[in-house]
Amino acid sequence: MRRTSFKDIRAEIERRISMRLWRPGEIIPGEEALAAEFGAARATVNRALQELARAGLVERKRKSGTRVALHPVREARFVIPLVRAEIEASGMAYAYRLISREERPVPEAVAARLGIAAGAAGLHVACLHAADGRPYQYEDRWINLDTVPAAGGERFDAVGPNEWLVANAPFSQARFGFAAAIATPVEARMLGLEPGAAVFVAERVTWLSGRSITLVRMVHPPSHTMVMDM
Amino acid sequence: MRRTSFKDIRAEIERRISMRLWRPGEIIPGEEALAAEFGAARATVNRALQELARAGLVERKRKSGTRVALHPVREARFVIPLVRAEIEASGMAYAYRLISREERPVPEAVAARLGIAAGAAGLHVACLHAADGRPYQYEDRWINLDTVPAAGGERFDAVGPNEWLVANAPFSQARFGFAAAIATPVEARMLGLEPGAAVFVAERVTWLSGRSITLVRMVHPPSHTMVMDM
DNA sequence: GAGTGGTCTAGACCACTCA
DNA sequence: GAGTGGTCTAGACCACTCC
Repeated sequence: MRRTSFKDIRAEIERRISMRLWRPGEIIPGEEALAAEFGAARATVNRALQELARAGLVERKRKSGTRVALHPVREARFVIPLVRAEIEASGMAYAYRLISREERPVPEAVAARLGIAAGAAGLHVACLHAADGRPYQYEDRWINLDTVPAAGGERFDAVGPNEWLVANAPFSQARFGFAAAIATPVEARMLGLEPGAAVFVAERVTWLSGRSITLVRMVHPPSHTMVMDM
Repeated sequence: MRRTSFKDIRAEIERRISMRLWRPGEIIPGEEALAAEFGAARATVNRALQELARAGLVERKRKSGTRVALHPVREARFVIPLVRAEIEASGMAYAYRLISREERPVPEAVAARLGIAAGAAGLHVACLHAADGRPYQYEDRWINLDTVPAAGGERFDAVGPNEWLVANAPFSQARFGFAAAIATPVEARMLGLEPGAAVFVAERVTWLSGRSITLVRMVHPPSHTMVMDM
């Protein structure tokens, strides 16, 4: 017979909570008691409980003990995808096409998002990512050349700006926005959609030490679903 | 002098990776070696490395060892909001309205998502959340009555199923999906939109100990943007 | 077969927090 | 002060994976 694993213990505690043997707000037995009950070391019980606490199912406090969470504050983690990796991970062939690349002053609206002065040196790149030959994402990006001057030397005709930035301009902060929108005429054409189609739009601004790096708008056909687990 | 903590070890390894002393793709020393270097037990080094692996900074494989991740998988965390809290946090008035509530067998498509047999006992609830009198979210939900029988006794006419479930049926796992879609006629009417409007759809399935709890489809008008920071 | 990470134990001491 | 969780150690065996 196998020794009791922390996973077994975690599962059993989950079960008791789900069966309401232990109700929200209620204190559950201490680590010592559980260890005795399960015939395991306290460290093993501790690991199970720590994972449940991280998941938000229980709340732990020294001296008070462990209680079933009343209002589980849940956090989900989601991985920031690299388009190419995302496509290849699902077994499809990735293709990249540069649509346009132009160095020009940053327009007002973009400057505001980047927190810089309108007219600052910017690089605008538009490109298309395809999966198995079908348009997957249309990318419209502004890069702040004051922060990332090296980008000015890149043509982005073979490698997309996303991949280049990942390798060359680490960021410390990011803000994402997700929304639904009606495709603009350009977006509809690029993605091969009817005019007026609904598209999934993800926007992201990234910074390094308070200086903005890039603003990107990623547009997906309506068939696209962004999935995250927790 | 304090003993070496797993946090110290984690921080030092992070430093070496960010300073590029250990480069992406490179194998780093094994747990045994690091334990010797830091003067700690192997279990302590193990915990530090496990956390770094969870954060996506390193990849671990038995026999092969631990290597610095090639494409550091960045993770964002976002808090799963309670609609009411989300609306009230932005200073608007929250209103809830129950649209329909019916106990009936779970249809095929929903059963598949919930991992149960079609025809199992289910509770279907539709409701509308408004902010300052304007439709904010239309919620269409199925609850698995085999897992949460107590929900059968709730009318959901004053408190929404979301809030009720949070307090009465904790979950351990969830899967989210976000997408853009064209509003169905019902959704358009409920949200006060023109037919054919683009809507932002969030879906969520939750489980506790492998048993599904609920499947919910949350539909927002196109003005809605979901924001997250990291 | 052998090397590396994964997990468990038994015991110990620490740190936080409540009373 | 005392109770409970947080962490560390030293040693052991297991499990996966590469050779």
